[in-house]
Amino acid sequence: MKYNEYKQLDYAGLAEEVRAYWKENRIFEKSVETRAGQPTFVFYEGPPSANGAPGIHHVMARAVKDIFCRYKTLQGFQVQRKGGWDTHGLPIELQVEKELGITKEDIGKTISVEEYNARCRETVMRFKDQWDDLTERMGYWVDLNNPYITFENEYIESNWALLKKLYDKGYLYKGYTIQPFSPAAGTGLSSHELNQPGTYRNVKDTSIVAQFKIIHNQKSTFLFEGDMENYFLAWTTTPWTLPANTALAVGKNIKYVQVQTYNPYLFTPITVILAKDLLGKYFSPKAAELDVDDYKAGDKLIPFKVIGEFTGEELAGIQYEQLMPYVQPDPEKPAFRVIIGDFVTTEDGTGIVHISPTFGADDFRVAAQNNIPPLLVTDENGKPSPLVNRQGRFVKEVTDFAGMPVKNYDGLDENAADYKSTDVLIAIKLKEEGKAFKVEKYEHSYPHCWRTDKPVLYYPLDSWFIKTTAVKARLIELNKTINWKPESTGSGRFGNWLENLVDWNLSRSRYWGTPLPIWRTEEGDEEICIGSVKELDREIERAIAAGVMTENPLRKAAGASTKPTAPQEDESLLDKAEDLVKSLVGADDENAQFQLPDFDYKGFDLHRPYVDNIVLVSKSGKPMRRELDLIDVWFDSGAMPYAQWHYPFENKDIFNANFPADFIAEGVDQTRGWFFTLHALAVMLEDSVAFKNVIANGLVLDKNGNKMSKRLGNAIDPFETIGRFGPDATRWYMIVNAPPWDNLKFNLDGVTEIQRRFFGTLQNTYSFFALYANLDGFTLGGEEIPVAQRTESDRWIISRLNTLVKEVAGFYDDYDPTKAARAIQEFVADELSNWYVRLNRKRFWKGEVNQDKTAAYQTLYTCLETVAKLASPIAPFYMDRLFLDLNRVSGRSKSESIHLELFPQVQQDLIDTDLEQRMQLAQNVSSLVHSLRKKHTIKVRQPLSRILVPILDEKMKTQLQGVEDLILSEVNVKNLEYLEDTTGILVKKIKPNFKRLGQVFGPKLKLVAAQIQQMGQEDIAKMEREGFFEIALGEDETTVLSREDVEIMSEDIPGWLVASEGALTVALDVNITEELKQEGIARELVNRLQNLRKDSGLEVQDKIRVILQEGNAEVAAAVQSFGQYISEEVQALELNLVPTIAEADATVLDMDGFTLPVRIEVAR
RNA sequence: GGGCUUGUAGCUCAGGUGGUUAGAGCGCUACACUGAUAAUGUAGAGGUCCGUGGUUCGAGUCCACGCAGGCCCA
Repeated sequence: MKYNEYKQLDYAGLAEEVRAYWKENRIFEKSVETRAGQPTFVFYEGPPSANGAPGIHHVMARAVKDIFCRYKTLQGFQVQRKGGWDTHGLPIELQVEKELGITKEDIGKTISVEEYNARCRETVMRFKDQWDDLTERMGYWVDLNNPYITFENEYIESNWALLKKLYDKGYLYKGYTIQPFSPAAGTGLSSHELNQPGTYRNVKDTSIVAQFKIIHNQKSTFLFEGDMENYFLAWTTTPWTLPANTALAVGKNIKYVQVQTYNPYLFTPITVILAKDLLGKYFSPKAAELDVDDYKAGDKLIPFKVIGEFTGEELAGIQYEQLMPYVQPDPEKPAFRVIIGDFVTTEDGTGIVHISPTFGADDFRVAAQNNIPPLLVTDENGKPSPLVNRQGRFVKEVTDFAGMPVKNYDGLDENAADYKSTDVLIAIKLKEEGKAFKVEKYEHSYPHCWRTDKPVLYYPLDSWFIKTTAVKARLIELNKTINWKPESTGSGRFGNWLENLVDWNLSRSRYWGTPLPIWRTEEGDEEICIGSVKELDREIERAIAAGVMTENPLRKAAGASTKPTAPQEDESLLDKAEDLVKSLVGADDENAQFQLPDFDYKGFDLHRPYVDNIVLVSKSGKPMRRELDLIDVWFDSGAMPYAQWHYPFENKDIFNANFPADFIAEGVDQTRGWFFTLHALAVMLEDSVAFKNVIANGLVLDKNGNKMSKRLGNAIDPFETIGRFGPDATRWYMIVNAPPWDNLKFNLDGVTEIQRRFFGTLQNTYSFFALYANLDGFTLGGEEIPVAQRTESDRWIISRLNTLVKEVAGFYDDYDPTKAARAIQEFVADELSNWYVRLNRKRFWKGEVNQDKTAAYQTLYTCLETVAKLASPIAPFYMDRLFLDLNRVSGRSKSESIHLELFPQVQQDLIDTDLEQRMQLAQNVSSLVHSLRKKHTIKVRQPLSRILVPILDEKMKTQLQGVEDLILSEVNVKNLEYLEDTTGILVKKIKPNFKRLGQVFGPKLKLVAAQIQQMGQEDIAKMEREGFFEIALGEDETTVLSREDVEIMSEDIPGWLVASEGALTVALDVNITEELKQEGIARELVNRLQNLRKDSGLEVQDKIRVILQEGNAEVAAAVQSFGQYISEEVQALELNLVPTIAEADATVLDMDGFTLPVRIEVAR
C-alpha cells in the first residue's frame, strides 16, 4: 500500500470530502459515544438566533468553542454538545413588523396577536438551514438534531418552574422604575432600542436655571439677615419636569456660596445659592468691581457680592417653597427639601440638582432613599399617575399647560416664527414670576425613539423585578472562582457590573416571548405564580368550577380532558411528575390530591394571546388575570442549563451531571447578557457558578479595523471564505492571528498567507515523506528503532516534538488557543521543515533501506502524526486527512479518525535540553558562517578548510563537539577548531552588566559604566585572568568589579573573517587550497549534472552514464580526485572523459567561468 | 459622561518581575541556492514603541493626564 500523493491540494475540496466521511461514519457521534463512562467535560452552547444569516464572526466564536470541546475529547473526556436556538425577543418582532409593514400599534388591530406570533414562530427559524450548513462546513461539532428551542412549551415550562422557585424565595416583586418611554409610540424602550444608530441626537433645548425660594425657619436662619429674598439656583434641560419637582439635591462635600445680586429679568434684589466652582459661569468678573447697592434696573452688568459660604451638608434639610404649585404631594411625607445626592457634580449647571421622582432614574432612586414623595394625580381609572400622561401631555391638573405636549409630539414646525415649545412657555411664566435666573438654549445629546423619531421621556413604568441585589455579595464571591479569559473581563467589566448591581428588570411589554406566569386580581391584592403546566391545569379546573372560565384550553386542544389512565409505565411517570410538582410548588395537600392529566405538549401554546385568555380564581373567589408582561429574553438564555433538558420535569440525572459547565465561550458583548443571566440564575437557584471557565471573545473587524456591516459592504461572507480557502486555513488564521479576546482584523490576504506558510509547508513535508516512503516501499510496519539509537538530529527533533507537546497541552489547558497554534506553526516551519528535513534530505533519497533510513522515516512519521494530533482541534479537517493518509498505510492506529484518538502524551525522558541547546548552537554557528560566506561571496558549494570558535567554557565545547559534523556538513567546511586560550588572539569587547551594577551603584552607575567602557584590551585580559578589576569612582574612591559585573565578548580575530552574535563568535578561514578547489568543481559538476537529469525528465531512481569532454585541466583533476563522489551523487554507473562529444548529443554546461560539453544517457 | 480594552516596522503580531543595540513573520530590495522548487537560504532598507508630563542612574515596560479606535453601560 502506498501513501497518498497529491499533485496540488485543494483544501476546500479536501474538507468537503472529510466532512462527507465524518457524516457517513458518524465520527462526531462516535467521538461522544466512545467516551461514555469517562469523566465529562461540560460545555454550554450559547444559543444563536436564526433569524439572520450567520457572519464570519460566528465562525470565529464557534471555532473557539469547537477547539476546546475537541481538545477535551482527545484527552478522553466525554463532551456532549447540545445545540440550541434563541427564538424570542425584539429583533424577531421587528423583522416581522418590517416584513408585514406594520408597527406595534397594529397588533391587535389590523393583525391579531395570534397571527403575529405565528409569523414570529415561522420567521425565527428562517435561516436555520444556512446556520446548519455553516456549522457543518466550518467543522463545528454540535448536536443539531436535538437542539433546545426557547419557544417550545417544554422550555417555557422550565422557565416558569424557575420563576416560581424565585417567587417562592421572595425574589420576584412588582415595582416601578423610570424607564425610557416613547409617548409617540406608546411603549417603553429597551436599552437595545435606545442603542440603535441615530437615536441619540444633538438637539437644542431650552434650559432654565430656576429660583427656588428658601423658607425662613430655624433650619435656614443662618442664611438670612433681615428681610431677604433667598433662593436656591437649580438648572434643568427639561423644564417640563419642573412642575413635578419635590426636592433639590446637593453634593455633600461641594462648596456653595450665597451671593447678593439682582434678578436679571425683573431686576429685583435677591440672594442666590449655588456651587462656588460655578460662580464664574453666572457672574461676570467685570461685575465683581461694582457696588451692589449702585445697581439701576436695566443695567447690563449685574453686580454681585459673595456673602456666605457653606458645604452641601450644611444645606441639607432646608425647605423651600414649591416652584409650580399645581399639585400637592402626600402631606405625610417631607417634600421640598434639600437632600444629598451622590451624583451631583460641578461639571455643569449650578451644583444643585432639581429632583422630580417621576421623571428621572437618579431622581427616583435618591427620592426613595430620602423618603421624598413623587407628585401624582389620580387618573380617570382611579390610578395614581404622574403629571404627564402616556401621550406625553400635561394632565388637566397642571392648569396652565393642561393638554400640552412636553415635547413636540404634534409635529409642529419648530422653525415657524410663532412656534413656542412648552418648555419655552414654562420659561416665560417663570421669568414673569421672578423665578427664573437664566434661560438659554442648550445643545446636548438626547435620545429619540428609533421608530417615531420623537424624543424619549424618562417615565415611571410598572415592572416585575428579580431581586438580584439580595444575593449581590454571593454573586461577587462566586464570580471570583470563575476563570475568565481574559482575566480583566471578569474582574473589570463583569466585576464592576456586579458591584453596581441593580435589580433585574424582567418585564417587557411585547408579544413574542415567554409570558410572565403571574395571575393577579384586579386590585392586585391576591396573586399566584404558576410553576408548571400541571399547576396551571389545576388552577384552570378550579376556575372552571368557580365559573370564571368555561373550558380548559390545555385539555381542549389535546382532544381529551382526561386521557385514559395509561398502564404501568405511565403510572410511574405520573408519580414522578407529581413528585416534581410537589418539589416545585410545595407539597400542599390539595396539590397531592389533584388528579393530574397526562399532557400532550403539542396540543396547546403557552404564548400570548392564549395564556392571556386564561382567567384564574383567587382564594377568595375573585378572578385573576395574567400580568401582561413577557419576560426579558435574557432569562430564556440564562435558563438554558435547566430548560434545555426540560428540567426539573425530566432529565434530572442529566441535569445534575451537566451542571455547572466547565466551559463556555461567547462574545464579550454578552458580559451583561448571557454571562450575567447564567451567573445570576445559578447563584439564586443553585448557589453555584454556572460555568467554571469562560472565554469572552472580541469582535471580528474588517482589515482596516472597522466594524463589518452589510451596509458598508465590508462584511466577509463566511461561506465564500470557507469555500475558497477551506475551513482549516480560515480557522487557523483566526486563531493564530490574535488571541480570541482581542479584536480580530480579518484580512483575506492573511488567510492566503496561512495557507502557504503553514499548511503548504506541512503538506510539503508530508509529500516529501510520502514520495520517498513510496519509492522505498516503506510502510512503518516494522519495529520501532529505539530513539537512543537514532541520530543526533532525530533525537533532537523528537526532543523538540515532546517539548512542543508539553507546551501545546499547557496552552490548551490555559484556554489560550493562539499560543498553541503559534507554537505548532513555528515548530512545523522552522524546526521540522527548515532544519530537520533540510539537513536530513539525503538520508531519505540515498541508498537502500537500512537502519539509518528507517530511523529517519520513523522520526518524520512520528513528527507528522503528532503535529496532526496537536493541531486537530484547530484544523480538524486537514489534520484528520493527514492522520488518515499516514495511518492508512502504517496501520498504527485502529481509529477511524484523529478525533477519536487520544492526545499525545509527553515523553519526558525524550526531552533533552542539552541537545536542544546544542542544536541551537549549531544553527547559530551555521547562520554566522553562512553570513560570512555571503559577505565574501564564497559559494556554499565551495568547501573551505576550517572554522574557529572561541569557547567560553567546557560545557560549550562539549556541546559544540556534539554537533560538529552537522555544522561542517551544513556549511561545507572541513574542520572545526576550538580556541581555548584566547588572550592575544581575540580582540575583545567589554560591556557593563547594567542590571547588576544598577542595583549596587544606583546614581553612580553612569560613572562606573564610563570607566568600564574605557577599559583596553590589556585591562580586559587582566580582568579575565584575575577575575576582578579595580576602577576609580570619583575623586579618591575606588571600587572592585567582579567578573559578573561585566559582559566580555570577542569582537574580532585579526587575520580571520569574524562574525558574532551575542557571546558566540565564529571565525572562518577562507584560503582555498588546490584540493578544495577541485572538490568545489566536483560539487559544481554534480549540481549541473543533477540539473541536467531533472531537465531531461529522468526519474529519481534512474541510473545514468556520464560522458564529459576533455580539455579543462581543472575538470580533469576534479574527476581524477572526486570521480567516485560525483558518480555516487548523480547515480552514474560510468563517468568517462572523452576527447570530443558530437555537438548534437552534447549539452554545454556553464561552469561559472568556463563551459563544459557533456552528455548523459540512461543506463538500463 | 462612566467602566473595560487596544495603540510597537508598510501589514499581522511577540516583547515575565524596568537594564542601555526593541524583535519575528509577511511584504519590499539585493544576492545565493536549485532532487522539498508556485519551495529555500543570506543580507539590507524600514521604528518620534500614540502624545505629554512624572518616578528612576536607567522607561516600550511603572504612575498621572491626554489623544485615537473598540465594546459595554448611562
